[in-house]
Amino acid sequence: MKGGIVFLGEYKHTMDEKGRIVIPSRFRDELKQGCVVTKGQDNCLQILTNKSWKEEAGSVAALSKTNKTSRQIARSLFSGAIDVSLDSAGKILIPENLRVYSFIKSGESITITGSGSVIEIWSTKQWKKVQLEADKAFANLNELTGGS
Amino acid sequence: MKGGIVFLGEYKHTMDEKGRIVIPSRFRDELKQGCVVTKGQDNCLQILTNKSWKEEAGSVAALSKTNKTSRQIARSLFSGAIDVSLDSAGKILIPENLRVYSFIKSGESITITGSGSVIEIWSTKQWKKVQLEADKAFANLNELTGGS
DNA sequence: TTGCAAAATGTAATAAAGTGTCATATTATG
DNA sequence: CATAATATGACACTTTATTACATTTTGCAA
Repeated sequence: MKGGIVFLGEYKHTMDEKGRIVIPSRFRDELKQGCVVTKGQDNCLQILTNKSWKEEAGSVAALSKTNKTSRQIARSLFSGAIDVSLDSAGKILIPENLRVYSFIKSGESITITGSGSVIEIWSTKQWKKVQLEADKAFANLNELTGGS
Repeated sequence: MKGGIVFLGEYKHTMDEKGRIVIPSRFRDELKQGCVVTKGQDNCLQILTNKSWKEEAGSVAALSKTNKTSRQIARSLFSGAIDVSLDSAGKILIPENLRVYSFIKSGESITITGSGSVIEIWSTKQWKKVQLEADKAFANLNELTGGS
């Protein structure tokens, strides 16, 4: 099944004037050996560990041979991905195209969240919207399963 | 349900200026090897033992990633959780986002309750409100059942 | 190619947040 | 009542985030 690191928590940071963001210190160790930033669902960005990336890229690449839709998914995934490394201060540069995709502008507030096996990066504005929906979905689950 | 640990009792403490709270000494042994704080019902926080957390996190992590509702559930759970460890004085730091969620402010009174397999943390203000409602519901129940 | 401007990268100083520990006051316990 | 245990607040210290600025690289146009 899943070994996996589990990323947790919610961190509010700022994108600097050059388009860089600081990775929360709690996440750095897992990303030190390199990581990949991709477009995620709902206009967030995802940071994957090398290991997670290999798994995901592998499975999509395998699919892409079979039909046109798969090839489109593959193109989108690979063209929107970039591998980055942390500098000595724990920062990474978010490329222009990914900034546009995620509505994040230089100097503005971002929210970085641990979401299990991946890390997500949001413009804080967008996160607030999504968080509301997410909490609702979770509350429903608790009702159904009698969670807690 | 499991045989497991049962937490009992109600304790009134204070959050220090840095956002830390003391775990009642009765609970410490079970939490020494680490524990996870999550958002609970009615704006309380929950402390789960590593074991309880693994059960909950595991079932959510197993949900399909291609399904939107599943993603939302994972986001809500993982972003609202944090793993912490007790310091030598039995204190833990409650992160900013969880303080906001639970209406707990530095320097203010909190109430910690044992609630079966989990521990709950409340702002004392919120705890009183919830207790009142619970009492009311209990009174009504007595009426309905002709409670002697 | 050369020079320029823009983007990217690196580094350092400062401010803010987090962590650890201890002294004291308070509470619980025998 | 005496003793032990615990909560609190204070403080020192460490780590992290932010800001600012210096340096390097890149792309483009002269």
